[in-house]
Amino acid sequence: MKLKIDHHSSIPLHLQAEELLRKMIKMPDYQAGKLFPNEVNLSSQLGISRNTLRQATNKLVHEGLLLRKKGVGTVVSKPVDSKAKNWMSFSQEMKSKGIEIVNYTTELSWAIPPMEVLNFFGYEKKVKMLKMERVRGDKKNQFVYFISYFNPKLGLRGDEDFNRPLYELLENDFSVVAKVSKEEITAVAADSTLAELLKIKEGDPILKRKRFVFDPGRRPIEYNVGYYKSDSIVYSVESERD
Amino acid sequence: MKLKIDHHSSIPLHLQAEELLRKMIKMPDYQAGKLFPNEVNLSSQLGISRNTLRQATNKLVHEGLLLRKKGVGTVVSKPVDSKAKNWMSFSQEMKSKGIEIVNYTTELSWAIPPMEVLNFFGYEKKVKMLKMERVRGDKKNQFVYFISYFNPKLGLRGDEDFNRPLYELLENDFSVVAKVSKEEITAVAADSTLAELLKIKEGDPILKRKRFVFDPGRRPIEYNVGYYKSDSIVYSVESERD
DNA sequence: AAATTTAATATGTATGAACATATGAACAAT
DNA sequence: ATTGTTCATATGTTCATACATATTAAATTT
Repeated sequence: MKLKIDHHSSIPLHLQAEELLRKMIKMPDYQAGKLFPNEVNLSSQLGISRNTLRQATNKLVHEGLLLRKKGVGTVVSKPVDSKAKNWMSFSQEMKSKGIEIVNYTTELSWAIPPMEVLNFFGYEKKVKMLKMERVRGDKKNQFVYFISYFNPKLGLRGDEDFNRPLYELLENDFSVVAKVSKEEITAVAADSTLAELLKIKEGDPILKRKRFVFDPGRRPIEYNVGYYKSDSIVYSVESERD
Repeated sequence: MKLKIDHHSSIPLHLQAEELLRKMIKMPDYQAGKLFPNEVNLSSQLGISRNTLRQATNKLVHEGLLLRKKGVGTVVSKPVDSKAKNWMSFSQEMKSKGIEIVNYTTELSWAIPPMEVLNFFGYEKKVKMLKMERVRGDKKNQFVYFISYFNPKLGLRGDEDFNRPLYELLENDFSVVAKVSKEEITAVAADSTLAELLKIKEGDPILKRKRFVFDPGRRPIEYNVGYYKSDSIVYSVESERD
């Protein structure tokens, strides 16, 4: 691939360099720890100042996509899958891992949820709520079983098209924006139901991820729990401390 | 507050400016959309180049703490309420859950770590590193087994007092600040070693939390992995999305 | 051959200068 | 009072230069 910067474009040079670096990050030449061209050469090759190139690489280093080491060079860093600053829906999360999702089963029903869920949505007595159960995975196997409950106040009827991205559906059809996520992660042993759904042995380890979803006004909109086969994914988070 | 940069310090100017800006972000003078001093004045006041100041503000803009607008100025951006921004040491985490920690065993040794750890610290050949193994829990039972490896470049000898909070020890005795944590969480089944250490059955589910710790310059300082009994704790994280 | 020293390489830091352009305030015209 | 123009202000972009320092490779010494 020809590495090129258009000096006559209205797009600032450092932004063009950034885009070019993003492309380079995906190139086979630079996988498995292979070094990028050094800054002095690359900037010269592109016909821009080294400082201008560093503005671009600074951005990508901040994003965790590149790793620069003094005296060594610059490499693609190992992907960090999710920054806790921006939580993702399951579909988005899998997409970011390069996994193509298959919905094996989807079942909707009206059911009385566990007390925890009733409390979350602010109900003191038992109320039936829209319950969605899904078994999802990739082409080769099913690896997660989801249960979702939706706040009745949203007005979902159960005939919506749940093949669409869920939070998009909520936003477009119900004007509800999913903003805040509280997630709780534990390990549990698969009971007979989970074992059957995920094709594993009873007692096998399961990563259980429970999520409480709120809108911008912090009103509860959805509760979901995902039971993941233990070898299917790794939950990653990067954070800083003061 | 007097705004000050120490030109004789070994700490790079742009990092000092960054710390100073972080302090300013918390000052009442700059809340509620109040403008920061402009770049030309502030850099002049601090006795540093405007470009150097911009390195610092670039960082904070990337972190979402500051908002800069061309022709207007710079303001503190609205706080994102995200607990994951501040990761905690194990002790702090347990304290926040009201659990009083007991160290059941602590063992230090010099050992060759797994390849992943060698790579993390940037070694291509096998090097012995300080390895710490701990079984910890509360008064009633032991529920987590930790393995830590420390970057040899830190200079730890192995005779340090590890009863002290670890990151405090690193900061006070080695001038190393633990800043960034990358964590990976999975569920695994207990092997015979873990089963014995944690008094559980072989095959029982374990929450495995692997952590890569970096200093402010993103240099690796510690790797640790914690194997938690599945009913002992819940990992919680709250985050927002755009 | 192994250990030490030196040299080469690559990123990290910092500066000053020049110019571009978005924004908001002030002023003029209607 | 409203709209349009001009000017001042503040950040955005880019460059060239110089030096610092971590890392690796090469040369020298033991």
